Amino acid sequence: MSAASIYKALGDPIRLEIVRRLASCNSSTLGELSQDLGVSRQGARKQIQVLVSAQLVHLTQCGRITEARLDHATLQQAQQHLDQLGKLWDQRLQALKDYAESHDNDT
Amino acid sequence: MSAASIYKALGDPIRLEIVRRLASCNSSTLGELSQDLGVSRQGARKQIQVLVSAQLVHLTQCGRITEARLDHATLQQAQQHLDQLGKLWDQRLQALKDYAESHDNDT
DNA sequence: ACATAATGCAACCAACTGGTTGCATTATGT
DNA sequence: ACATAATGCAACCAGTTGGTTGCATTATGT
Repeated sequence: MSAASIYKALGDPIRLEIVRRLASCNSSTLGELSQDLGVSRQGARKQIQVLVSAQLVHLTQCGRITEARLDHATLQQAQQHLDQLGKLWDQRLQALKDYAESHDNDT
Repeated sequence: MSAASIYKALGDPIRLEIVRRLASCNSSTLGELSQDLGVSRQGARKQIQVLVSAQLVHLTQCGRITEARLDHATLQQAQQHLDQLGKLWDQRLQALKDYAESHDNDT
């Protein structure tokens, strides 16, 4: 999964709420997850499918009900990617600072 | 800015490449940023505007050219949000583990 | 003054997204 | 066996997105 597709999946308030619920274990079955989201069950189902396609969520069917589980690895991938971006930026700032110091007050 | 809108802005390969360039300081003006992205200048400009609207990027006009700069705070906000999600998940796993231990082998 | 570089604005288009509704299917409890 | 709970599938629709092109504007260098 590319980083972009993970971010894209996270880039919707309803999907983010679903992820939050899964992370805090407030609900786990498709039925539970679909409730109180402000959209129909089928609407919610589509959003869940987006998360599944981005491999942020994994489904397991148990008889009549379907359990959803967060994919920690994918979440971590996004985390690491952001972290790397932040580090690049920090390095750049540091380089600027070094440059300024070496040229500024060489009294 | 909501976390979702930040993720949404990051959820596109072209926009992510722009952010990467800005973070590593490979380019900084609109003209430079628009090059070699595989789309027209105006296409690139639109993508940059999405980043600006999500407050991930900040523009400053200097005469004929326009400089772009990453907004570190917004990037950090996304980072912290992901971090929090990860922590929620970890707590949950820990709770499961504790529960299992207290019920499993009480020999 | 003039050519050109860096950019903005607007119209347009196809494809995707986010949502709905209706109906079908498959387990489960009694 | 039957009612119902949990879900799937598909058609449909409006709005957004991602891209284009054409033309206008504003600085800059010579």
